[in-house]
Amino acid sequence: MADSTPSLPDRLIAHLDMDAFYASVELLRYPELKGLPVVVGGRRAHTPQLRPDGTREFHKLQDYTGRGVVTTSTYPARALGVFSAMGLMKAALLAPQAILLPADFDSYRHYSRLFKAAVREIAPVVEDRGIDEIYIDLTDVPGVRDAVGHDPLGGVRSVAREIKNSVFSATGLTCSIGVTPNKLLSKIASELDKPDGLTVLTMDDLPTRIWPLPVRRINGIGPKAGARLNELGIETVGQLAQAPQELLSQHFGPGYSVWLHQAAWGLDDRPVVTYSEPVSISRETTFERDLHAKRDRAELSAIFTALCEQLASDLQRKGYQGRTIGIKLRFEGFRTVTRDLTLDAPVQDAASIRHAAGQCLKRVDLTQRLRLLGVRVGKLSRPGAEEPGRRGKRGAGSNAGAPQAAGPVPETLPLFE
DNA sequence: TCTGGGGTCCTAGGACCC
DNA sequence: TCTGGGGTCCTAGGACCC
Repeated sequence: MADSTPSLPDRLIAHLDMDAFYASVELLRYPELKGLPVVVGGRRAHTPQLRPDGTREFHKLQDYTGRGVVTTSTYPARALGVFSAMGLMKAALLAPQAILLPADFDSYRHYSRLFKAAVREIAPVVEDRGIDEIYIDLTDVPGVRDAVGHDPLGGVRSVAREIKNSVFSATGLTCSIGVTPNKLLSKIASELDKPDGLTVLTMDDLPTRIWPLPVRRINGIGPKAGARLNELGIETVGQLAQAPQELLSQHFGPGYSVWLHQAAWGLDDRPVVTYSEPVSISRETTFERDLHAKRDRAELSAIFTALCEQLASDLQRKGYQGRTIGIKLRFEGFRTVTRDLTLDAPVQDAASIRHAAGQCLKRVDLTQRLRLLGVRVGKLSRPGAEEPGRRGKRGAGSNAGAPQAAGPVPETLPLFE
């Protein structure tokens, strides 16, 4: 039947996004909050208390003080203007009566494993994009190419629905799925019908479904690029698609401008990648109040050591060692500075990390007060495995730990080492 | 009412090697 | 003594994402 129906694209890629994931997991635990504005975020101490009569007392957003941000909000909270990454103090002005819950990452990781396992039962080619999102390559899943009645995409819809049902059975949580010929479009499509949505698009839908959207909906166009495009009078994806390549390359790099144009035309070749090795592992913390290197020396020093210890334990638990040690400092006023140091041999223990990070610290002017301190390990390898591509032997053993190919080492400044 | 914590990738200049 | 070009590594910063 139906020889006039358009043929299916070469690839069928799904993007699956869990709906308000952290908040939805909390609603499983506290079903009495269903339908209310709920915000997940902040730092501890907001755990609901059990009253003698068995009901729970929840904390209100208006009672929060501190530097936390919104991690997730329920849809009723979003209706009040409260979104992810917003400062909690600001959110409290918009939705003072909203319930505030602390984040419980162990629980979210548990539900994350459950929903991903449920998907892999049906479609094994899955790319992890964090705790609540995945891409799925449906191209070779049995049944996707079967038309249903006169609908050539009927098989796709039916497999996608099966995945949604399976995720719900495994977790009690809903998700939204977009299916298109590539990851770029699927990421956009999964947002078009949230929550509990299912959107299947082909290239024919580009002008009607994608082009009217604001450029910021493209994954890879962030606040900066979005604002600069708007300044050029380019508001929608369609306008971006029609923009002269020359104009784009004048304002953006040659690489980025080509990518922008391709993205606006819905073109994306990236494969679904089922496994990747980590590039770096880090730990950082924002202080409740800004700390000064000299006046708060003891406190900073203790935090610095603790970060290195946590990082070393992360490395050891995950089975990695690293050759580049870096620090990140954020000053009052939000200026951020990084320094790093590549060692001759990889390390894994807290003392070595602490020592190298201390060397990095000496290269920073610490007159301003600090709001954040972080430690990072990069150039990761697995202990025992052959060291990955490092030619030559720059720096003899005696030189171990010294900055390489660097300019003059700045003078030593007041430290909290 | 100022803005968390964990990441990836890109760019760009200088060092260094052949 | 001067002239190079190609390639890789290191470092710092920044954009972006979840």
